[in-house]
Amino acid sequence: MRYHKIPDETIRRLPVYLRGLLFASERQQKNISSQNLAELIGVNSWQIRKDFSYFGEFGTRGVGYNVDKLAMQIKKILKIAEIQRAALVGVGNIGSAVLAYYGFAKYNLEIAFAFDIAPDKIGTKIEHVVVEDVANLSKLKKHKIKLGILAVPEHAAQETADKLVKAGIKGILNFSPRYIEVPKKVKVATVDIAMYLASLPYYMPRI
Amino acid sequence: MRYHKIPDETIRRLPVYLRGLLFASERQQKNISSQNLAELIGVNSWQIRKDFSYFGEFGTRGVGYNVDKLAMQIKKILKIAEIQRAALVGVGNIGSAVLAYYGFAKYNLEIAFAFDIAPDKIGTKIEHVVVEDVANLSKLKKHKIKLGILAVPEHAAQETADKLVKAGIKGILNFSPRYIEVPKKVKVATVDIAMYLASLPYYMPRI
DNA sequence: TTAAATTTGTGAATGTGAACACAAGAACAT
DNA sequence: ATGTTCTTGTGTTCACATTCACAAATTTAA
Repeated sequence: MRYHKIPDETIRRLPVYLRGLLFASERQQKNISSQNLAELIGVNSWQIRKDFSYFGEFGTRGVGYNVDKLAMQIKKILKIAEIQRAALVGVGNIGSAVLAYYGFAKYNLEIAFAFDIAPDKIGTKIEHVVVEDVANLSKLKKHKIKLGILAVPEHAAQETADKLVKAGIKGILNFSPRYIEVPKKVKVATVDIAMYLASLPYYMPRI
Repeated sequence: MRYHKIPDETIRRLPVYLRGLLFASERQQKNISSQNLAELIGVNSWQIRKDFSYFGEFGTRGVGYNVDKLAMQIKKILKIAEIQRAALVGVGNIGSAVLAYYGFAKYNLEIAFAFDIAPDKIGTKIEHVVVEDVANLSKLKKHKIKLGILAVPEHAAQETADKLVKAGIKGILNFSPRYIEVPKKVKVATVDIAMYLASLPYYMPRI
């Protein structure tokens, strides 16, 4: 299996696995079986083993996987073994929540910059960063920031995305409910909160 | 194609289509071709046509789709033709942002209740709802609320989910980075903000 | 009325991922 | 030592989803 393209779905699951492993690690667990991890995160054990097999042999038969070693492997695959710094644009409701969210550290992610267009926000300190004028976005290039988080109002989404791209951003997490067009080299992940809620009723029995 | 199981992926895309249609509707557009819609939302036109074909024939050849009629069809399929009321549990950073989010109305979703456990939050009015004690969660049954939004700290996630289920909730939008176990009848959609950001670096060229 | 231009709807082909079953390796008990 | 138990790794099968290509329906133009 070593010479195979890695399925996108596998990549999508890796952070989930990582979450489970870190959880096990906190509990001082040294080894973990695919079955054990499966129960922790709600994925089938064969799916887990298959996914890992794309990258080589990580485990030991009869024993399981070394928790910390596997976690590090996954971080390497995802390219988050080193801390990745990100820039947030838009410090409104969602932006503020993102800034305050403690969950990024787990994935070696850090929000190092925050930008907004509103004069009354610029200069204020939210959590650990000082909000800067969106006009200074181009400084990201100098700091080699490659990750951007887009949390601006819908109508400003495309325009702001363009600015991010111009500032050298290569990956955008987009919270605005709008399709944004970017060069092929730039990867966009869109998270529309309402959309997820909207598809739940379909699956719910008896409405 | 009429007698076929609808692919989950199709259901996942329906809210995206709906978003595009509502956008076109705001612009007073009466008809829309699959090609036109495709450009609006970043999906292939044949994918759109194929998806719609699972539900019957919505369009007119040579003309396209009637924007408002199609939007209504999709709402019906998703079971959001009538307004769906949801309950939010946890009015922290994410919870507050969710309450303030304007994007739910588009999908006929409304956050009608908010709960928290902190005494200093209970009784306060955030946006349009008064925060109630989580102990009153059981009142949801009386109000026939079927949708729950889980925005509590990680360690309280499972426990709170159990309470939601006991209160008759059939669908949960889970913002906590933890797998939650629920009866098979209950549908859970998990949104871990950090996870989406974590898988971006993998796809980014040259880090 | 006829021809050209649009645009949908869908069968068929292709591609991708999930599920399975089991051989092989490792540990443990006796 | 030897058999039993545990657990991984993966070839194979099956299910699902995407892509393609084109016939059928409709409108527009001449």
